[in-house]
Amino acid sequence: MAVTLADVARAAEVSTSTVSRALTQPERVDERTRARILDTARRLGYRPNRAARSLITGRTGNLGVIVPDLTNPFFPDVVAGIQARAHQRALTTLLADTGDDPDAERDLIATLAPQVDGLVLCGARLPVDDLADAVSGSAVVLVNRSEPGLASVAVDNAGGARQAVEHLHALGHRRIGLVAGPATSHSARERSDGARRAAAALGVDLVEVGTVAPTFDGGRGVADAVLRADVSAVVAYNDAITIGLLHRLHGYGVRIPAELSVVGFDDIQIAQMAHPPLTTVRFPRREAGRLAVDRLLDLLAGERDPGDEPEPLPTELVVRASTAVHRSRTT
Amino acid sequence: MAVTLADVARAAEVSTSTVSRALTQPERVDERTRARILDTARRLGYRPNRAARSLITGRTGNLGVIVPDLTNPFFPDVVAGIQARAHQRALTTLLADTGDDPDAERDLIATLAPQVDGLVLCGARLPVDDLADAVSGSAVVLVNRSEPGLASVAVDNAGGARQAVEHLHALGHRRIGLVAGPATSHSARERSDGARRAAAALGVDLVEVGTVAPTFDGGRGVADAVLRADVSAVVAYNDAITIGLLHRLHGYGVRIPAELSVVGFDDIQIAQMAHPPLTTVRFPRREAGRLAVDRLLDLLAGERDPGDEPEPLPTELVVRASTAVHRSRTT
DNA sequence: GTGAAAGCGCTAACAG
DNA sequence: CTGTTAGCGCTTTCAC
Repeated sequence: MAVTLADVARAAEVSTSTVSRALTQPERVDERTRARILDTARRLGYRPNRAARSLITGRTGNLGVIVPDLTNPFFPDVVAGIQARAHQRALTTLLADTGDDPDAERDLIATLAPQVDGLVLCGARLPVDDLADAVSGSAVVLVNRSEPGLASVAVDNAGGARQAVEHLHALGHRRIGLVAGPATSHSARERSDGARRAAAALGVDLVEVGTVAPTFDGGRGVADAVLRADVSAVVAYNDAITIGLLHRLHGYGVRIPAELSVVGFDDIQIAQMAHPPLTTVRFPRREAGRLAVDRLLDLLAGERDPGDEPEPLPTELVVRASTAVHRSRTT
Repeated sequence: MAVTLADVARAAEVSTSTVSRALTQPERVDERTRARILDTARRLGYRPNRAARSLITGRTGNLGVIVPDLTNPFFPDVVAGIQARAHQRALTTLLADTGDDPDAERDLIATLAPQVDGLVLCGARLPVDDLADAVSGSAVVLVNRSEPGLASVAVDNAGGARQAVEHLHALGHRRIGLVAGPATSHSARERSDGARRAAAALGVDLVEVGTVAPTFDGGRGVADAVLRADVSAVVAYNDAITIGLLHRLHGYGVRIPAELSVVGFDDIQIAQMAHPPLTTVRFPRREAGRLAVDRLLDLLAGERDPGDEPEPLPTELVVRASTAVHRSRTT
């Protein structure tokens, strides 16, 4: 069997309470006894039993993370940020993915909540009422979605979309296509709105080409509509769509960026591997993850209300080769 | 406070043991009492306290998964397979990634092991002795690595490499480059060996072009060496390398597959999005994940020894556009 | 500063 | 088939 507190206590010739204290509240134990205890604990290879500990304290030392889809390269980066910070804070990360299914999301919240001290929900798809219902009683932080009364890490999606439109405008584009993401997605709406506002402000024609799944296939499927829209540039909801679009257009023999400029969103790894490398908006995924953990810890410590929202994290346009000065009409 | 067993027992007018039994060994309780208990439990919103339960049973209901790097698209698919099966078996998945750092791997094994019923180690990088040491006392299954005495899910890496070489041979290639993966990687060695044996058997010249990191950048860096090797085809350790290679060669104006045929390994999602779409060897990632859970459950049930190894999972060549009949010398 | 004692919520003998 | 009785390993009053 494993070494228990009692074993250490016996070996160090003190009571179990003293050993317990030496481990969790070192300042409340005499320095010399503490040294002796810590030493024997190490010698015996003592490892506290988390189950027993949390049975009393109610704390688990675990942090739950729920993402819609790990095979979407967006999320592993967020998770990496979360894990890094969680690890620093001596928290173990418990990760689950919902497979993009809101019902699974609800189930997983229910399953995970009792096993963790707090929950980070990335790209939660659940309607706000269901969400509020599911997380009631748990410390929760939303990433890339904000709802009144729930803590969140917001990212400046609208600002990113604005930068994309401004960039294209600066390059001389005056008629720009918008490929929007799913209407159910919070960030999709923010990005579309941001693009619309920027276009209006600059006097640019924004043609709404369509609404598609945020995937490679979604992008391929919308290529025809993009061509039909007769635009000189396109901004899309995310990089996956953009790469699918590029792929299909490539098949049609459309030269990018000579004949069409294209801007993605997220700056996932593949964005730089595309032909041509994608101009896109960097989404601070790791930072968002780290911040989510900090926010959660504040919440647990009672140091902040779920309500008061900090500034959204900035997004940043990364210019690569998929955008160019608008010439197709002038040549 | 939360509803406890005792609350349910009181409300249903039975003892706590009966409630406990009704929940965990339903057949040992009278059908009618059981119905009543289950009913009141539901009505009261009873949720068993896992900490208390596992304090006694020693079981946690958790399954630990350790991967080297979630941002490598290979692993999320394995994890998806694991999660799917684990969920069916009412196990929660606890996931951690090591960031490709063997020390972190050791730490994580130590941290996770006491919180889970069993551990699935994907692409473990730890030397065999350290590994055996770290996992002693835990139920463990290795994915894509096998070590004597440890249970594992093996995949036929050598067979995949053989198929790749045979394919190129069939297309007329007689001088083929091999870009190997890191020497520390078990599967990298298996793939290289498989390719060598196949080449020898077919009388094909296999030119060892180099050993690189299994990444996009690794592939880019090896492009010059590939050209210098004067081969008509290349097989690489994995798709990431292959895509990097393609990318750089593209920049050089080398036409693929007209001037050089290229075969990857893994069939990650991006493989079909590459220009041209990659001929590659499909690695059954989800299947491997599912099987790992089954294996682990067998282990826990004492139904199989860690020693007896089942057949490795088959790999399968997927032919796409990055390979073609060898003409560059004949035209 | 340290020890004794009382549980946390649950399961597992053991009787009945 | 059901209840009683002991704890699992740990933390936390409360005395000393």
